[in-house]
Amino acid sequence: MLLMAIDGNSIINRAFYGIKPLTNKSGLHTHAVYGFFTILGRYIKQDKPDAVCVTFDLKAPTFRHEMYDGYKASRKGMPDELAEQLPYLKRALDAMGIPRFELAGWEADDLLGAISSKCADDGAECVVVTGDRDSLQLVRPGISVRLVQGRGESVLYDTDAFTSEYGFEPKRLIDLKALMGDKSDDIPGVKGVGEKTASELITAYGSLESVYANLDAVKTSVRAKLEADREMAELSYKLAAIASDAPLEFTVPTEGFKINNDELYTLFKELEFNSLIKTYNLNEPENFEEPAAFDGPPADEIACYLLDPVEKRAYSADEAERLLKEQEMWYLYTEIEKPLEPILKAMTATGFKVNVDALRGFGATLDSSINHIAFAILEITGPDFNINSPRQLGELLFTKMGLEPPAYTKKVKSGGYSTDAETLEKLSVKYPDFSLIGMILEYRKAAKLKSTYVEGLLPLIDENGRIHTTFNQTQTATGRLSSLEPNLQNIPVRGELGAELRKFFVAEDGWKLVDADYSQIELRILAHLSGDSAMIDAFKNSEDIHAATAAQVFGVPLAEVTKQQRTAAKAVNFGIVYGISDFSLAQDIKVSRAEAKEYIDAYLTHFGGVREYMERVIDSAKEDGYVSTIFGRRRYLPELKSSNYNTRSFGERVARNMPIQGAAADIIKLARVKVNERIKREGLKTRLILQVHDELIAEAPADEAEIAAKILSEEMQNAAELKVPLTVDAHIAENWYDAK
DNA sequence: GTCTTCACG
DNA sequence: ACGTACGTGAAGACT
Repeated sequence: MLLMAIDGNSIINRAFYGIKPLTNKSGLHTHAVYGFFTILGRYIKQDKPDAVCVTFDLKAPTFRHEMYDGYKASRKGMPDELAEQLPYLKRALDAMGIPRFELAGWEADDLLGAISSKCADDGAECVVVTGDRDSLQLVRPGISVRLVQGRGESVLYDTDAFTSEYGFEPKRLIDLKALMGDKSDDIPGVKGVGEKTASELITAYGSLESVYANLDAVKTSVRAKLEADREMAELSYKLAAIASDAPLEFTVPTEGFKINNDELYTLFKELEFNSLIKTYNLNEPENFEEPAAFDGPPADEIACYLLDPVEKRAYSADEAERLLKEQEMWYLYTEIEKPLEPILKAMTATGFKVNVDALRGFGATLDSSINHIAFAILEITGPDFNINSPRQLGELLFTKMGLEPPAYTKKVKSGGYSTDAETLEKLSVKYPDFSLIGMILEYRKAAKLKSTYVEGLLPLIDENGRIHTTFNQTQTATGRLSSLEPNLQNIPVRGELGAELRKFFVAEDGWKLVDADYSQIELRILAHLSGDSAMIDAFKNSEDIHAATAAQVFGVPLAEVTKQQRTAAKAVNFGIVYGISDFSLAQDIKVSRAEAKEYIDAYLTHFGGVREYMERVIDSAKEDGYVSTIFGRRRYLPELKSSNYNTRSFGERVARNMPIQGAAADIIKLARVKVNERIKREGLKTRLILQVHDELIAEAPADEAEIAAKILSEEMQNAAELKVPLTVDAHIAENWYDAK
């Protein structure tokens, strides 16, 4: 009798992280389940067990947590993409007749300990399948462990195989871990003793107990560490030991598993595991209907996007229509998004005229300054330095040159300090004599412009000198458009040098560019949504909103607001829309955190309606599981349910932001559709060529430019009726730079 | 393919 | 105490 006992959590984690993500037609992630059954199929074939069982962890704390608070404290929760697969794994196991074991207070490997020892004691054999090397401590006569590695290959450990690799008996693995600890499980071990020392000690003395019994014989430096952490070592021993006494109702099975062909076949079809249907020799059930994710013709993309802009699951046209109506998005779908679709195609087809020669000339100018700066930089660093490599730069500044990173310097994922512009600017204040830092900043500016906006754009210009971006209508989580190949929504404007580029985006000969953009649309939407009377009044009186905010926050008359106060208030306004924290505001406007907190508090006191709105929107998002815009556009927020503080906080910020950013997107899209109707109705040649979030750009024959500007302004202003007026600035010019 | 940086609203 | 503002796309380095 051979029982195969599988550590379900270990194997499904290995599959989840080891193979590339996969989803079925319904958008369900499936690769962890797929990997699990691939591995299971392979080892059933190889080891030919008479029976199989699988053990799982539960979320509940275990006896180890009671023993030691820090146990697995740094362990993060399972990602949602994995958690959603567990029910399918369990259904498939049920369909195969494979028993599952889980028990509150015990981990999957403790259950394996109990099961395997019962087997061995009853004279049966057990092979444990896991990816966790710690489980090798279970090996003894009657129990072997198949350790699954990287791509599902494995090594089988019995007593001989283990001993010849490690040089001591399997259960001494516990003693080893008691000494060296385990970072991933937060088992402390003995400070200053790593794998090497621990392994030498166990080989020399046989066990933890006899290491401590023979302390006199251990060399002084190690002895001191062992003495200092004796209690930790003993605690670690208890944490590292897999229990075998879990109160599990388990008897060694007398007969093997029975696959329910029809159930498993149907499930694998739903998961689209066609190759596994062969692996497990499943046959198509009688009267089997191909499981379609939907009945009838599929819905278009746009409908699926509106129903869930993040997940974009597939629906049938009928189902999508029903849901869009039920969720009050039918207007958004039929009157905004669908009419917009051909309009965006036409904008792509028309394109934006570029002055190619001038752009090339700009590139040449950039090139020469890049070369000059590069020469000066390499004189300092030596010729082997790659100026474009952030990693090499960080190494050079913080290690080779030994510069102290400024307080609160960000770290990057790979461990080093960030070398982004913000950090470098602080660094150059701290080390004003290091001309290198300033040169790097200058180099990066020019290199960015050259590579992205000159070299990047040139090859995309057609034979008529026009460039054609593509708008993706189903990409963003908020309802905005995105623009790609090239992205014309991020052409420089904030910097002096970069903004030069906009001079090369021009109107055709005899035509003009008409640029119309909303003024403060997001803050106006906030005023509308919150109904805050102070904010509404400010907009109704056409006040400078940032100055008006400053007057409130700093408690001064509007006329006496200083430039600095206005700048700070502007940052607070942006922050409010994004879901502010005092920390980030402080960072942004370079004041102390305490000061930033005072600004925010003052803001929320004087704009009490905003405070109430923000609380309301989060409450309703938690209640409903989604947020929505005034036009019904929706975004689901599973993040709000997360046990992770950061994830949850992110969800709350999104809840604050999406109804605002999304409404702005709804409004300009509707305006875009109306502008088109109006142009058609009035029989004009004017054509729109670009949309940049709150800005529409048209190209009009010179004699139509004035009327085009009027049409854009009117349709944009009237696209939505809010509690405050929407205002639009429109300009006519030869190029994009002058039209702003 | 991932990471880092940087361009926009 | 945690870790720190929303939404994008592209380039270059590195694995």
